Amino acid sequence: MPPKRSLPANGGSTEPPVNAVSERVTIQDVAKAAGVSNSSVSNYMNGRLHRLGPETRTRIADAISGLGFRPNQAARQLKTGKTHGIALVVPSIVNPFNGQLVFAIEQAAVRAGYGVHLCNTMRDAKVEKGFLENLVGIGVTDLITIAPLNTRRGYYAGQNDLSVVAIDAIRSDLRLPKVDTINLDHESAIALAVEHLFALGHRRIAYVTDPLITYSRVMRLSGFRKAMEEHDLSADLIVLLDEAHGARDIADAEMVDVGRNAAPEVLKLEVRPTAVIAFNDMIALGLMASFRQAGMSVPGDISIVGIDDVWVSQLSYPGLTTVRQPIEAMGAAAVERITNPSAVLAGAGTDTLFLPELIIRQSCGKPPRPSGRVGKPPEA
Amino acid sequence: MPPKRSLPANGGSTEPPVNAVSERVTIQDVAKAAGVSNSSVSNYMNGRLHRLGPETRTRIADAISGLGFRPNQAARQLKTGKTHGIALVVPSIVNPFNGQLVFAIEQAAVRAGYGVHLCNTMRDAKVEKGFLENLVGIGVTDLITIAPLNTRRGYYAGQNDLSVVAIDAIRSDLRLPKVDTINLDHESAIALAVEHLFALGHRRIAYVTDPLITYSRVMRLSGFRKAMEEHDLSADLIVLLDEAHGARDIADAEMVDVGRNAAPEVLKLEVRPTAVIAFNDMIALGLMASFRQAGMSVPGDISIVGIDDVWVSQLSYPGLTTVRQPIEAMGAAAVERITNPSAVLAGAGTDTLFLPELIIRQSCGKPPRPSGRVGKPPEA
DNA sequence: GTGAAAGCGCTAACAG
DNA sequence: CTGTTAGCGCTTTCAC
Repeated sequence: MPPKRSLPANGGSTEPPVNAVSERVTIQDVAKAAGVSNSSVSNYMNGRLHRLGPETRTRIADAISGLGFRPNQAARQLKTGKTHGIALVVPSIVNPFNGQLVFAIEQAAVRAGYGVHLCNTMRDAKVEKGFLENLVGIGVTDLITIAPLNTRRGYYAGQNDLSVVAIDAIRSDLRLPKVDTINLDHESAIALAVEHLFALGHRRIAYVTDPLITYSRVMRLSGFRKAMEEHDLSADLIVLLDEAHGARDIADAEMVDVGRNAAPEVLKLEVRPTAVIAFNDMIALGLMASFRQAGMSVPGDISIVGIDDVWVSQLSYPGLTTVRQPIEAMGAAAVERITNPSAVLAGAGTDTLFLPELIIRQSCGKPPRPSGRVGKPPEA
Repeated sequence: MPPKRSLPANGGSTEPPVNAVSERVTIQDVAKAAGVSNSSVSNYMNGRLHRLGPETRTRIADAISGLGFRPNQAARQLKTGKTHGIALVVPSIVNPFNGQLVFAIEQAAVRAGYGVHLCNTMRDAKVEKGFLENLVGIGVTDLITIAPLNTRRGYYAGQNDLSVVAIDAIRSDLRLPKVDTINLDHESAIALAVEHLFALGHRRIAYVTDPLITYSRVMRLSGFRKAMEEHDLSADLIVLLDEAHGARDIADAEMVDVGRNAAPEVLKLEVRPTAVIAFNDMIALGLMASFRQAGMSVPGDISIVGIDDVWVSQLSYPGLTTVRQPIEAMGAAAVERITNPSAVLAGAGTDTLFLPELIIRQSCGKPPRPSGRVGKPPEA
């Protein structure tokens, strides 16, 4: 059997922490080096400093940094049953909204000492379910999910002892004992867009949306109806893309194509709208490119407003007027629900609603004069 | 104390795997249920099926699915020292190239039975170092890094028993025993762009790049010089953005701004270029928006070509001509290096170079007539 | 204030 | 072909 190096058998040379071939340094090595027991080292590692003499404390600290000790998380997890990992289940990070959100979440998580397990579901319920089942094996008990699909289907249900924070979902949909939700006030977001357009003089406003498979999609549509009604306008100009148009294959990136394909549908509407609100920025940008390719001027002939204010919306010309979601705050809030669970509402769960903000750029103007088909020149 | 249910104490009803409160089912439970020993179950789980009688096999299979057994990864990892996790260290997934790459990697990893730990470094060497140090604690030994920073600085060095696949880096820069690299043939990529422009009649071609802090940035610039030289053209028209212009704060999303800010610099060049090649699509798109805002026509007054062909480049108008990186293949290759390490080159490491492809859209045309300042109308 | 000892759930020898 | 057994590195009572 290989040498066990229980004693300093090598010729008494001056090389204590042998920096060469990395042999895993354990809590025992530290204890030995510091001349204390492993439980003291453990206490030190876990911040139970009040149980250690000041002398002991420094000895341990020195030993740890001297040996470069890194506690084995697997062992710790096996013992405690707790992880410092958050699973992040998201349709696809290629979608810029999700990308920014995941980024924000990861940053907040790291700040709180957590790591992040990324899972792109592709909006495929089976894939999503597969992740959920793996999670318990990995030992993850905290989960942040964006626009979850396996809600009513009940895949989440049964995953008890899993505490989830759901962004873009309703609490009751996930049949779980411990659920918090984070959402934008979608109806207000749409209302902001409608009001802006109304103030500019628009009366024929269309709404373009993806299939209603997520909470936000449902709420924004209903928000559109309500907001239009409040202004005594007809909410008939709705383009609801079907599954075939849907963005499921290439990780949501083709939502742009969705917008592109929607443009003709908008122009085919029985009443020609003077403005269109898109479910999100990507669709808005796709619409814009398509309209301009067709020789129309934005906002001369038609105004466009998006929702999300993802970074991409800054690179269009004209700049896209949109309604901002406070992505960073939402990400931070999600992590906070996990790292700092509400003691009061323990078990009950919370719902957090974030307020949208209108970002005015150049894609909206007054409606074209009612008669001709060409309005004023696009320049502001 | 709560009932331990060691015996079916409830009135003998027909509910064997008690689906209620999840008490962790272990390998022992399975063994007991199947009437075999735990090592047999272990063998089953690890695919050593040839050591099991066909009868035993099915009994175990039934028990596993019946009880819903999920092996505890922490325990397994503690024992074997191996994880099924890959750490993914990336500047920021908000950058669409990185986003698509991370997506591709995650998909490939999951397919191979691995999970992914996401780490956004923000191009901050300290953050990157912090991740590296955590990794050993987590037990991750496989690492995919994109455009690593801590190379010459030596942070990676010392992390022996860490096998890394580096995308956008050179092997010798990471002083590690086990490194594979995945790169685009950057010089060919630029050559493709230059040739395209040259064929259209351009002779005064500018190149806009971010600070040279990554391998790709260095190589593309040198590629530009070589390609121009090959066509007997001067490679003087170079706009090298300084750190101040650099994209470090907001997760690379502001690379668009970089492009925006670069536009005036391009126009200030002593010789006015008729075409500009950007280091990547984001900068190209920023340039385009800025030029058009200044009243210039693309490609009428100036042609633009990007590099990467990220999905974003599809939503500009005119469409951006660019040089595509085979992102999905690169991601798959990176994962493959880990899941399927070359037996032959064990220890040596490999370098894989991917070939670029020119994607022609609408942002390039013939150069404007040498005299006037306005070329032909922008419409194709 | 500190140490000894018993496992967490799994794998991998090694016996049978 | 199958069962027994000894830990992986850590945390955590519980004595001292």
